[in-house]
Amino acid sequence: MTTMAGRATIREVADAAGVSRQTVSNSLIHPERVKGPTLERVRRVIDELGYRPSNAAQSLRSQRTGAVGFELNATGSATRNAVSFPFVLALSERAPAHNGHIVTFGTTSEHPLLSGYEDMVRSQLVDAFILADTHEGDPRPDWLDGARIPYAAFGRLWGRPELTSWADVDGAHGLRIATEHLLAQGYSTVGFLGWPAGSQVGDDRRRGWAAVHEDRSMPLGPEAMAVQDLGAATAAAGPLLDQVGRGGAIACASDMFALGVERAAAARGWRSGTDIGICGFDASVIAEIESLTSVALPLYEIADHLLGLLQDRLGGAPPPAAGLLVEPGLTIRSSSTR
Amino acid sequence: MTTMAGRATIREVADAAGVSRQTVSNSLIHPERVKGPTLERVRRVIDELGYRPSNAAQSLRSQRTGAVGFELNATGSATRNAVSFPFVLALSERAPAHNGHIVTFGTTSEHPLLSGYEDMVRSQLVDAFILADTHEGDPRPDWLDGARIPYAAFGRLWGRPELTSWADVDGAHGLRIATEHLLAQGYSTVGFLGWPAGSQVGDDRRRGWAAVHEDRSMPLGPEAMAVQDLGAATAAAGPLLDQVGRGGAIACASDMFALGVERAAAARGWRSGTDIGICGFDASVIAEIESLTSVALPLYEIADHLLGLLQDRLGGAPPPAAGLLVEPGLTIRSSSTR
DNA sequence: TGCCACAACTTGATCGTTCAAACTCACCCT
DNA sequence: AGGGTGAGTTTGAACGATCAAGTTGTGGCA
Repeated sequence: MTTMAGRATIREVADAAGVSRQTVSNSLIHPERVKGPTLERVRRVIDELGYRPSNAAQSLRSQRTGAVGFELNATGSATRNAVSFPFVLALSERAPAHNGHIVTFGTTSEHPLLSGYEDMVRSQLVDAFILADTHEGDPRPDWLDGARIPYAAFGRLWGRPELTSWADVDGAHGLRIATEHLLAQGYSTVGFLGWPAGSQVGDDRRRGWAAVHEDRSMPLGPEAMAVQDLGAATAAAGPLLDQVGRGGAIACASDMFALGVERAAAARGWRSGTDIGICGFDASVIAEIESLTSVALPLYEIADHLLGLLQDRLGGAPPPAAGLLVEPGLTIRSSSTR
Repeated sequence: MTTMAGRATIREVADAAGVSRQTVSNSLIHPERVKGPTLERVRRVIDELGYRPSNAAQSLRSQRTGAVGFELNATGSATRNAVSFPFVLALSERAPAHNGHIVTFGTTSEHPLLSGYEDMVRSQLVDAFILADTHEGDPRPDWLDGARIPYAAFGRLWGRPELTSWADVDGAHGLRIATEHLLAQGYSTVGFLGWPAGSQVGDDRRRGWAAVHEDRSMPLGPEAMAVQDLGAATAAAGPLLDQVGRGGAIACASDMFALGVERAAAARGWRSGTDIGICGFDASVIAEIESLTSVALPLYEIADHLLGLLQDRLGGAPPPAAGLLVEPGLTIRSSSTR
């Protein structure tokens, strides 16, 4: 393949190979329609000229760009962003396998959010969107549905059971395996630190922790609640440590909470892992730096599902029958090994 | 603007307004060529139909997509990624102001890196690239130059003074303002925790810290070196704390180091801010969570410069005379306020 | 030999936009 | 009145790909 600035067009390849444009096109898309020797000749020329079909021309013809939009949000909390980044990464890596690519955009004040989404579709910049950080009362799913703009969400669309274009982490399962892991490591009691009851994500995670106790006919361990803030988490962790005692463990609904538990434990001279087991949720950069065991989000599976879903919808398929819950794994580090 | 799935084309607008395609096109790009009443009529119809020019058609015509590629790297350390995310965000937000948008891609093993870059340009998926995490001996700048593919780098191209398509944070200035801030806060001595000598980024930052002392004819404070790892940072911070003593401060070359200092200080019962001043570098999520004062990267200025640079190069302009150093600011938090 | 079927390949038209060239017409000057 | 000027607008062509419809040629069979 030669390295030259001017890109080769299908016509140049056709001329060089002594065939027509269509034969070149067929060689790439429907090779079975081209006779052996011809196919080989065309392929050699394609290789020599470094020909790649123009995405712009293909988009114009097919009325499909292959691009999926993803909004990056500056206003998200540090914790949210800690998940957003690995997720864009997963999307970007998996997109080619779905014949697409990812276009990121930020919400600047100039665009009143939703019309910005519409503009991107109207101008054929993207075919569809992937939403993250969907929250209860999020106007985007409804609005996009109304505008007939395809989308798929990372995160359950909690208030709207009829909207099924989503994939999410099975939070209950995450806390289940976290709790089971801590018990298997020999920690005496497993407490839970999460958000105040009523948060759907939080309640879901707590359910997994509680379920393990029920399965084993064990009395429920101690629990505490805090808002998503290091100070609050550390403060709430204190009493919890008293209850589980040295040799116990705490499963947390987020890495921030796990960090708080670690700080509280360190303050009383307890070493994480040895004196107290700790497990976080998200396996974010925080957990990595602090060497905290954490529930690892199955971001690649989720990215694959969402991208596949969009591809199907763009191909005319009806919405899926239901959303998809994906089971997370566990990244084990020193905070849960004695 | 009506909300309908089918996008309006320029022809539909032209017909509805009783003018030709070209007049519609002119109304958007060269309004001065269109007579007042006609212009108004066309604009009204555009608004009514919600017309937006097709990016695909424009790209085909102009041989320019407006897309800038940015590689997201899974292999980067947690710290690197902590900067990457806010940077993609800045790029995504600023791109529209430069008539462009950002396409992210991951380096999957299927593509041998560099040819992946070339493929994206050949297939007209992107016009140019923005590079981050450029390191000494990075093959990309040279290779892209050779392939005549426009790029702009976030980070000096250290080994190659003849390559000028970059913008970087003025690290010396960052440590200068950090050191000055700590002294102004009344901390007695300001030490420095950085990477082992020889790292160009590290030496640059250290220079700013040293310069403040020289300016004020003060003896240089104590310093220590460590690798970019929390354990190493905490270990190196211990002796440094002994040297600056309670009431002193430490300016760090990264947030990870600052966190290490905080851990070491906490271990001896010193409260950050009150007993010891701490300042990090990057103002990353780590600093935010731990409430650490930190040097804040001017990511939006850098994004603007790089995007503008690419736009110029695509317009045929020669490479810039020199790279650009942008002065960072300071995000002041409790770790440097008594 | 004549006809059909089918494989292999080519040609024309189209996607939506913009540049360049052509056209129209009111206006001015001689 | 005739011709030139120029503002305002229209038309044709092109960007590069693919679908649909056309053409060519080979082989089989009656």
